[in-house]
Amino acid sequence: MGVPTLEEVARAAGVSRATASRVVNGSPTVGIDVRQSVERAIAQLGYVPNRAARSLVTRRNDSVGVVIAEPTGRIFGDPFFLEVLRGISAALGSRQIQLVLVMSQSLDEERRAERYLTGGHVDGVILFSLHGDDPLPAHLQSHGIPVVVGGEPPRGARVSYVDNDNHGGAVAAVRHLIDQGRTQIATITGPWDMPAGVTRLLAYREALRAAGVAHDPDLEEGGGFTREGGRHAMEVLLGRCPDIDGVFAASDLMAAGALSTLHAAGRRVPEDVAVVGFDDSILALSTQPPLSSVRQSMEVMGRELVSVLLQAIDARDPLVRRVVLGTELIVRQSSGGPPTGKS
Amino acid sequence: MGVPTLEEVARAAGVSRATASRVVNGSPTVGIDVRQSVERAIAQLGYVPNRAARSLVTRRNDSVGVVIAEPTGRIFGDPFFLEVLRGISAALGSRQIQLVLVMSQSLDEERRAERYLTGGHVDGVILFSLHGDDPLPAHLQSHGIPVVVGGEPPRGARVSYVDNDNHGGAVAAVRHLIDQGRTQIATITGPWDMPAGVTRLLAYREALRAAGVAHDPDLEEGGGFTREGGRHAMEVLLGRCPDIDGVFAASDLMAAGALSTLHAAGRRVPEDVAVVGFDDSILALSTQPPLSSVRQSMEVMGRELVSVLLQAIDARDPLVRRVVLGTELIVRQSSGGPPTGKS
DNA sequence: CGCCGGTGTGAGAGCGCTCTCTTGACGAGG
DNA sequence: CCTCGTCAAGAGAGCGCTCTCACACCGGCG
Repeated sequence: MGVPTLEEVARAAGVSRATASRVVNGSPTVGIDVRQSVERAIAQLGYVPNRAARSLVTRRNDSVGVVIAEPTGRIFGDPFFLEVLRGISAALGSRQIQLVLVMSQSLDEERRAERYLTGGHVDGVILFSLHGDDPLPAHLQSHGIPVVVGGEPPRGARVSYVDNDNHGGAVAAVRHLIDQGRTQIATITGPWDMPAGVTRLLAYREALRAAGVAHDPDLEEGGGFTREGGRHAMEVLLGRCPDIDGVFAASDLMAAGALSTLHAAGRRVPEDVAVVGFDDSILALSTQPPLSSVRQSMEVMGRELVSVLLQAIDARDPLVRRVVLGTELIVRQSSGGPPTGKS
Repeated sequence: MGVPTLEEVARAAGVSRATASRVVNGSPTVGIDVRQSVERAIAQLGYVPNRAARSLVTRRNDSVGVVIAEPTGRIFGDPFFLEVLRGISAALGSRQIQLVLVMSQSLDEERRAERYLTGGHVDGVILFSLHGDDPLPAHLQSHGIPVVVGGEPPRGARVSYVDNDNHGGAVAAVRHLIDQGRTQIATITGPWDMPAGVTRLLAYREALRAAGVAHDPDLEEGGGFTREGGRHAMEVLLGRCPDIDGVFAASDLMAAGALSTLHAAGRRVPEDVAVVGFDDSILALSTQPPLSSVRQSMEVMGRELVSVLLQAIDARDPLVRRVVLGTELIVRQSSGGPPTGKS
């Protein structure tokens, strides 16, 4: 009848509730025989601790919030995010911590989410997809809630984060284009208020400079991290510099857009123009030709995010922790890789 | 100092804790002036009810579990799922119910998930991506936990579900191919243990029969809902029936695979072979040419799932509820739509 | 033989909330 | 004037758990 309580377990094992609790929580000061009889009672009754009662007294929730504040919808078009969630889920699950997903799309929802998060219902928060000067991390921190950001945090924010090596990945991509003998290398950039986009652009410039190529603003155009933006940026670039022979797009989605423009303009890829994207998302395999791209392991990112967050929670310190994950350039046909680029 | 409690609110407002509780929960038996002074105290102190304490006594959790049991990874390659989550999140958020995400990929994780869910930590469960004879829904129900399945449930299971009109969508797709004058229409099917795949296949057959076309098993090949499977299935089909001029793939991912085979085989799409997919996922726009597909609003599905689940929770009955959502055929270039298929 | 520290177990308070039961106030009816 | 019904507000128990403190027991030492 109903869910068994600790009390019932204790009675069945012939001990006090306190001792039963000790067994459940793995206290070392319990006699071996007593422990066993309690464990037997637990198994027999199918006892599961009541989280609510527990967190009422421990003031811990054993749950962390994962926030996707994305009114613009970028992240939704991008399957990479599910992988991060998977990594987070796996890491939390093995620690018996639950994952509370919070997606806010309107200002109204964001307000509600914030009230929820600051209401002490989670032990920590993982934040995604922050734009420019989002005050959310600072706000949560001021309430004493541990926070870690996935991706580069807003500039100047004193907050822990786990990020992919956007810089290294972008440099590798551009250097690869240079190595292919391309000399007119353009870039399609992300929005200016997203740190990842800015970092990739700066890395593009740096890689060119390192190769002794002069910086040409005409070779840079924004694509807003959308397919349509990539398509349009490529048109603009082609109009300004018809002899472009290499393109580094700061996301696969934009690269896919660029590809369709190039196709429409009669440019062959990679013969006339080599293209490299970023993210190595599922898209990279379905473009024609398959897209070279910078791969980042999103599942690893998820695990790292959890690891950093739990450190912060356990340590109870306001330390800022940073983790940068390596990236890898995957060369496919769009930049001269072998014709059959199977997964 | 710390999070304010109801007690403190009551003291600040000069009332008893019971009355403060009444105000918080919107009881009508509170005088207007008392109510206002309590509300003022709440606002001033920034009071947020403690969920743990509340659910300890109400025996409600105000949270529902969303389970993705997907060892095979199909769902992860598919961005459609984030949209469903968005719909679920929005619907739950407006009701102050939290979304606990449970992703189990190994048997071990699944066991843990099941223990968690049956431990009374959630008021209800939304299940996804079930295979053939998954016992999870029945098992949860036997513990008295309301369950609703996203997509078609295992055959024979007595469980509520919300599904897209796979049948209607597939029929529309095949009929469209017929209307285009195609006579050798093949299909690439999903796995046999996934109801959605089976339904789409049956609908394909029915649509052909309705058009007076004889059923030819040589025109059917499984693609396992993966890109590689689609690629391979198309090779097999082409080997068996070289004069295929239409293909209905039961998912966009498989359609994308089929497209690359057709491309490699020198078939023009749509001139030689018209192709239609299913899901209208983000992929459909990035293939060359853009893919005709059957659209289903995943966000609506999410909202409906929540609506059905909350009904079941509130009603406390074991009624089986079914909702089928309409689909829409989106015609793009791959089956003869206009050349520039913008979003 | 008494005292000590260590070790295993029990008793009981209390976390913040809801909800039933009781009390108090007030106006209407006898 | 007293009684009764009605309605707003308070008192208090108790949800299932953790954790501090008290206690009993035991071996070793002076």
